[in-house]
Amino acid sequence: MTESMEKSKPIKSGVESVERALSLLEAFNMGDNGLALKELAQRTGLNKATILRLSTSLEKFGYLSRDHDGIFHLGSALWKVGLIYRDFQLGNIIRPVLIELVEKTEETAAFHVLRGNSGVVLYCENSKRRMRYHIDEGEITPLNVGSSGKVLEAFVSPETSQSKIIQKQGYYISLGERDPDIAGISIPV
Amino acid sequence: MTESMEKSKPIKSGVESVERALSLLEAFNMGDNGLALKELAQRTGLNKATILRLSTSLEKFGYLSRDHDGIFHLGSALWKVGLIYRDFQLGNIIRPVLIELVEKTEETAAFHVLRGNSGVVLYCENSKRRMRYHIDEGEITPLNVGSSGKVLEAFVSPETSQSKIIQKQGYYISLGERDPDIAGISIPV
DNA sequence: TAATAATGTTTCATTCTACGAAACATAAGT
DNA sequence: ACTTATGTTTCGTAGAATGAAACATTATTA
Repeated sequence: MTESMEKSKPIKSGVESVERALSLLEAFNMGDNGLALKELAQRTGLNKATILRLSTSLEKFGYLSRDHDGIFHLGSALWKVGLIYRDFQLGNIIRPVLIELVEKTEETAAFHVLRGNSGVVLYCENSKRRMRYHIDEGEITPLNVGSSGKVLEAFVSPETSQSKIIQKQGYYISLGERDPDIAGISIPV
Repeated sequence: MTESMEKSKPIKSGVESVERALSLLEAFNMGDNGLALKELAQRTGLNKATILRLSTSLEKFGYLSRDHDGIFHLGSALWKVGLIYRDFQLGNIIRPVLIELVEKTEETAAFHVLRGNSGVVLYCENSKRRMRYHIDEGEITPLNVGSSGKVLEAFVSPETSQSKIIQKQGYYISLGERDPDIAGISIPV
């Protein structure tokens, strides 16, 4: 592992075998259905024996797997940990609040923001109930119906009589506005 | 790395440092917002110097990152490679089918697989209705309730009377098993 | 069905990497 | 200023990771 190195070695040196293992995962491209040992060796330039050794560790942790033909596949652990990654990316400030709301009320809780002249669901936590009012992050919601819409509207057109009421009482309750079966409450923050 | 081992060492030995690196990723649980070096050291039992060295490699490949406070976070490469994993699992075979099912029935359609002794939702298309049965990818489902569970169970314990019925009729309908309001149908593939 | 090629697996002597204690640096508390 | 907690770097040494080569197993061809 000498490799040509111009002057000194200012780069924080990591761990070679780890980088090799990761390069194995990196060898998989979207669309190819599993890789044979030889194929992996070609793509990564690693010795086959080395790949076998590295793969046992990757397999042990579920990051790689082999089918009955010995073909390598990415493992399910990647999906699991990928979800954790994604989960964190979402606002870690608002999330806990919504979660708390859901736990206490058992109902879906969402955080809307004003974008243009409609609302957008920035973060939401859906109720754990199987049968529930469901909404997804990124959804567009209309301004003039539903509790969330009405509250947002109170900022866009603060002069209407309804808006003034909302401003005064600090919340709004809708009963069957958007959907006859659904009631909601929204609070501006 | 001696560890107490009864007789011999039949287990294929992997690469220690790789397993340590993976255990770093494993240290992250759903919900915790980044880990400090000390925290990582505690959870993994690794020496702090070792973690720093391993992390430089993980960072180099985007599997880990540090914010300005030095707090560790899972890296975006996980999401990228996780998508490749997921893409392969259901290829473009199952997805169109599920979408078609949802369109035709207006109900949620999901694809479960057996993992350990419970089911996992590998891919799903939820109904577009607001009020709907909702399920997420990656969710764990129990084996002995619901139509999906029953069908999977027919493979784990093929000898029970119910399993034999499922094998014969090729599908299973559940009525209010998991939740009194919900009915479902599952078909093994 | 031999004989040949191609791919997958295990072994093992040697090298050089990964290790971690300890020194050092920096930040937070008191 | 002193003390504690946390993060970072160094460096001598143990032993882990390496890869060539032997071996095994499965395709391919004659």
